[in-house]
Amino acid sequence: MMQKNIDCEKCFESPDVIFTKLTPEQLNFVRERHSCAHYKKNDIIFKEEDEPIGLLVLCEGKVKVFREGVGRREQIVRMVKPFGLMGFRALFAEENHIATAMALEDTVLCIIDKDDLMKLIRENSDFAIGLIRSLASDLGFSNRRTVALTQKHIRGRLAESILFLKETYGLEDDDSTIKIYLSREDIANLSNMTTSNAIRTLSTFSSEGVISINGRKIKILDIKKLERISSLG
Amino acid sequence: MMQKNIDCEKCFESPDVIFTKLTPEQLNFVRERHSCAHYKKNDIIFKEEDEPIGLLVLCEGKVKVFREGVGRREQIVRMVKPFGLMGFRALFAEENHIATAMALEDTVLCIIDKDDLMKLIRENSDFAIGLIRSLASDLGFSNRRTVALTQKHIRGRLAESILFLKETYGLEDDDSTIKIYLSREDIANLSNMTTSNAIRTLSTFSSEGVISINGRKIKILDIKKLERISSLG
DNA sequence: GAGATTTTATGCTAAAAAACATAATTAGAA
DNA sequence: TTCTAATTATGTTTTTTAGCATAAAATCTC
Repeated sequence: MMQKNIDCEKCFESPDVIFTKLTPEQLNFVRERHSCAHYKKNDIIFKEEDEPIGLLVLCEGKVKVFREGVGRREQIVRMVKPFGLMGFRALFAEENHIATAMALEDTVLCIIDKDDLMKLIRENSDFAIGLIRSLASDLGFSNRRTVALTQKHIRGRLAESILFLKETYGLEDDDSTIKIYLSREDIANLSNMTTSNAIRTLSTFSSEGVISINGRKIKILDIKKLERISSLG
Repeated sequence: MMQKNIDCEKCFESPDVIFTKLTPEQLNFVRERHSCAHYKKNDIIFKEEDEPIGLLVLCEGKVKVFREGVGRREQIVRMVKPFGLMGFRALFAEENHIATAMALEDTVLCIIDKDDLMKLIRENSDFAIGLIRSLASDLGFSNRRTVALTQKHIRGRLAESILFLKETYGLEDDDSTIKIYLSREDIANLSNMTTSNAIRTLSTFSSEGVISINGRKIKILDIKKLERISSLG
């Protein structure tokens, strides 16, 4: 328990986290009232049909949020990075979760339960605006993504996903390796294609010198070309 | 100008509109400060890259919101019915509009400019929560839709769209005709398919006795079968 | 109301992507 | 470590859907 609270500490101090909108008193309230949860790789954080419990702030780790569609085939609808918000959309839409969140690596979450969350929203409009902003950005992302996934061809969709992963998680010190290691299946589920097509197209990109692959490590070799492939569909 | 304000009146009085969250003083403020805009069928309300001006409340009419993708092909991301909210997502995401809104029939909008909107959010947390709720519902819709449009086959996508139109706009007095008349092209753009496939699949549904078509009027004859087609993909 | 334009309808062909099959490789468990 | 299971790789076939063509019907414009 002691350990737990220490693990969330960095998330109260980050300049990127929604908690920066809180007054010192409110931040103390959150420090006292929050709970902290730890997940190992592949652990499920919440799943479709679960009841939402409040606001989840990702302190550490990486998370995929996906929805199961036809024949249990999963489509990743969101990738979360540290200080991103999760789990509160369903609360406000007054429904159960419509997607499943799974840890892609060891993950630490800071949890604000729904009553505490409502209290903060009611007494601090900047905090409320922060939540509005988060939903507004996610909705923009989702709308753009719907069109890209439905209209672009396989190469365009995969190129877009690679660029998206780079934007979201950044690059390692070599300035070219994307800082996330996904299975080909996850890459396929992100890009709306079968696993074999993801594998095939990745190796085509590699043979074209656009990327290089080493197991699950993807290096971007020619970002201009990747952007061209992505935008031409 | 006089005329204009009268046209928005019904929207201040509806039990479904976000203005119900306002205090009487705030409602008066809105009555004084709002502006009212009229659009004819096919008029553009805002388009991609336009700067957002505030909150738009649809008082009367029907609106499609679409995004242009590969080869200017449009994908409808939202259909708006009276008392639905529009145009404020981009404001909070701090970006320009990423989609175009077009009137599908003669339409009346109530416009709250962004400074007035911010004032209302800051002084009334129920109003802020109403906006959060609207975005949260839209985001859920968008995520569900992304998966349906990418994973379902043509028949499933079209069946889903027909059911969605029925849910959104309701039925006429005969209890079977959907209360919106869209071109085959719009139906195609809603369902992620080419116009010819929309036409073809609609006439297949008709010959199977699932629906009947009379020009742009669609009657649902066998809703159970339609639901089955939609859910099986 | 005649002519032009748009929308709807249907058939045919081509392209894209899924499905399937079979290895090779890698990672995980006993 | 060795065996097993999962992941990655690649070739082939089949299905789905887009693209194109043509014509009929409906709508708009002058």
